[in-house]
Amino acid sequence: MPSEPRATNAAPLRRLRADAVRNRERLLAAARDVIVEQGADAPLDEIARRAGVGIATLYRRFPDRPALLHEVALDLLGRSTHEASTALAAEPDAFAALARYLHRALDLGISAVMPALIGQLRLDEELLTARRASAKAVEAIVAAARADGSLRGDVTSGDVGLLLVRLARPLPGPFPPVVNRRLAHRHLDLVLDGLRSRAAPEAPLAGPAMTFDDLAAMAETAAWPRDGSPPEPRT
Amino acid sequence: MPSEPRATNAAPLRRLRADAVRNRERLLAAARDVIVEQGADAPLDEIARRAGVGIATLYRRFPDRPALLHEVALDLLGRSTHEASTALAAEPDAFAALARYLHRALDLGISAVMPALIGQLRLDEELLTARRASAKAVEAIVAAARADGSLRGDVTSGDVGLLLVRLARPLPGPFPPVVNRRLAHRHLDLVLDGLRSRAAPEAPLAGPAMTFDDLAAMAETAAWPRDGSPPEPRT
DNA sequence: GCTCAAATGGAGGAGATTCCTCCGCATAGA
DNA sequence: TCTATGCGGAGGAATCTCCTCCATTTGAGC
Repeated sequence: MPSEPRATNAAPLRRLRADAVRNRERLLAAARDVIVEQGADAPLDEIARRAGVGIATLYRRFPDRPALLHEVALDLLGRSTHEASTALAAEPDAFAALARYLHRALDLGISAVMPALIGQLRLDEELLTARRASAKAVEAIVAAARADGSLRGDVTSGDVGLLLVRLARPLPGPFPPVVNRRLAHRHLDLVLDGLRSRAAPEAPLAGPAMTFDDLAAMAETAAWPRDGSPPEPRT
Repeated sequence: MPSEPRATNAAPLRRLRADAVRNRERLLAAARDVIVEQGADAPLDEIARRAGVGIATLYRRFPDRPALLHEVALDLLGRSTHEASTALAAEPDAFAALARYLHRALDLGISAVMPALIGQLRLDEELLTARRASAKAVEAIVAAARADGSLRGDVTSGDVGLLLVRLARPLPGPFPPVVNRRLAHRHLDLVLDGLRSRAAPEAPLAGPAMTFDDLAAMAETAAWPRDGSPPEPRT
């Protein structure tokens, strides 16, 4: 954790004043919330308002919308990677690690934010690297859980990712945030019970079985086979 | 099924010309799709375009946005009620009926449309009656499945409804509709396996246990206890 | 404390979106 | 054939969102 001038991006060369750093972080947090609630097209004025700063401050810190979204994504991917590797190291068995990671990821909000950013993000090397690291860490957990037989054999990493996307988006309706959070964790527990291997033989799952890589490729292309089968994985 | 001038609402007294009836149905279908994709605030121009009619035709058939939304909701609630009672009558056991209804409801899109309309609907007696009928029919299935022990004891009708809401919303990203549909059904199968009673004792579920009635009350109030527990059921 | 480069807020013009009426033309139905 | 009913889409009004500009405030080094 270097104390040198941050170089998160290529841009920020100058050292920021303390209040500017604080405002920058508030803006990132507000952006996360607003993107989850309103999508990637949310008015920037709203983000500034929610962060408690003027709109000019937002534009001073992030030259335009893509720059802001880029920083939000990088930040989240880093946290996700950290949670995933920690989970696998800290939990005694792989399924527990999977459950722990998913609950943490739910709180991070990554599975609500990242999908909303699809098609809006400038996919530069920095971002692709971060995404690869995060995907790899999560894949490791899924692979481990499958290897020790605790995860259903017909469940793919794509299923895990997409189910989390469904759980992470706040429910429409007047649920206060705390209720939404609790319901999401409750429903995650139910879903986890569906993911666990059972003694009785499983009925085969219908529908496309997608890997995590298929999902990553999705973020870059809109080309899908007509029949709805997963696209060819990239190499 | 009377052949008299339809009186779906209080308004349409005059018999519609054949092409007008056709356009009305196209508009309702397009409205369903667009509401699911873009929410209840979607531009009416887009709905008209998708239906293949001019914007004037939409305004001629539905005086304003609330009127259109009202008709969409009524239509869906009716279909849902029908599917629910059919399922319970036609399937040999209650869990199969539940599974069948949920798959059908997914295809209807009711759980994607109705939540998007919360707060936008004029809740008149006609609509409340339709909603009550639909809720009752679904509750009957859930109660039957719980009674015969096939549904987990700690799962409420609210859980079932909310899980379907999560599954019914199209995933963000460039999934073509057919893929979205298949993924939703696949994930519903996984969720159903989580809802089924298991031999092994279940870990207790955290989070608020809500009934279907709690959800209905939600559509009418934004008042929630501070601690995130479900609101008092109305009587 | 003093000083000043750095940071701040919010007004407001430009441009984009959306609503919804109006009116001349087309067509279903008898 | 005839006409009441229905149709499409242009376009003015109202609203929303972006993003710059500048007078004022503040952090931090001396």
